[in-house]
Amino acid sequence: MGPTASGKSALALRLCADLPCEIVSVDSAQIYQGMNVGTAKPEAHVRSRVPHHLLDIVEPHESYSAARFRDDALTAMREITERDRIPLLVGGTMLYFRALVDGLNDLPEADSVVRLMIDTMAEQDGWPAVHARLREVDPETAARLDPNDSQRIERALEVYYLTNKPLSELLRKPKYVYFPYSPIKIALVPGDREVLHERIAQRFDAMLSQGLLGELKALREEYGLEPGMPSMRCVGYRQAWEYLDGRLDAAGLREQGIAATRQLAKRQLTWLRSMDDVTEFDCLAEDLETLVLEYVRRELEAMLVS
RNA sequence: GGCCAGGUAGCUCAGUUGGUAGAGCAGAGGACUGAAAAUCCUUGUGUCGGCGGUUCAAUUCCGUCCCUGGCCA
Repeated sequence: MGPTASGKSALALRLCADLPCEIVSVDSAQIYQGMNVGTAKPEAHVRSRVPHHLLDIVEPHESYSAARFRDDALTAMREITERDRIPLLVGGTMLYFRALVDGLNDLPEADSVVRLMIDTMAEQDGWPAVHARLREVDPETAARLDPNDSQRIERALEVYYLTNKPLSELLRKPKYVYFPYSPIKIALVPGDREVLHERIAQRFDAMLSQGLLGELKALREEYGLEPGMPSMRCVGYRQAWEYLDGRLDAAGLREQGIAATRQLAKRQLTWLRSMDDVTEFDCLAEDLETLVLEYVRRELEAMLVS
């Protein structure tokens, strides 16, 4: 695990060179077909050398979820272990890691018709009004949500409409967590945040010169994409969209793109701080690869002994 | 050298008909159960370019100097 631009992919490939691993991507943006440049997706020649799972599994006009990730990841991990290999989970989507390891409560999946209804309500009366409606049916959830937290208000109300039960009640039921593995949890964190910021800026410039705009343009022509779709809210693509629509100039695109990536890294670091049993490594360390490799070897040996 | 427009928070700029100032972005902290690269919350004292003058009071008016940009020589 680690924030964007911390060097996860490179480290993963290094581990694969020495250990019998296959990579399972834990990344909510790399799941999209055709979104390669802006998501820093591993290139084809790398993927032909080392097996990667859960890349390119949905089209850009579709949506995905933490729950689907959990199912897909468990399937991939089972197949990998059946081949007597080790699943190496690599990514920066911390909610996916958590959903996988800690499980999710039994809740209905998203329903586009119900969401359309709630969106219409919000458009007419505003999210605070929808929040007030939620308070009538699920005061407990409403109390912990801000009246402007559109996404969570929508989800909570959706769950109520689909089950006729408040989300808060459903979350109180015990989860049945299936996760038959003993994970070795490693986080890459920057010792100096400034250096990470610098790397992020360089990486965004590289994406622009590698043709992020052209990629998005082609995707817009191929699929009927809308700016509100989850794929088009991804960092970089959102700003590139605004540039193509003329609402940002070149300097603005760069500035906003870098800013959004930094914010992302910051949120990822917040998550990492709150996770249990994680061994942290400074992603800027010179001998990072050696340190991690040694650590993983030791942990694996300990597991074999026990 | 002359004329004009500016010099206000790390950046881009508002504003004060004279009572020492506020947005966006950046930065920092936090929340998070089927959209999570999402969604949302909290957080702004800075010689208001320098020095004089007028005034009870100047960042605001006046003078002057410095700096930046544009136009004219």
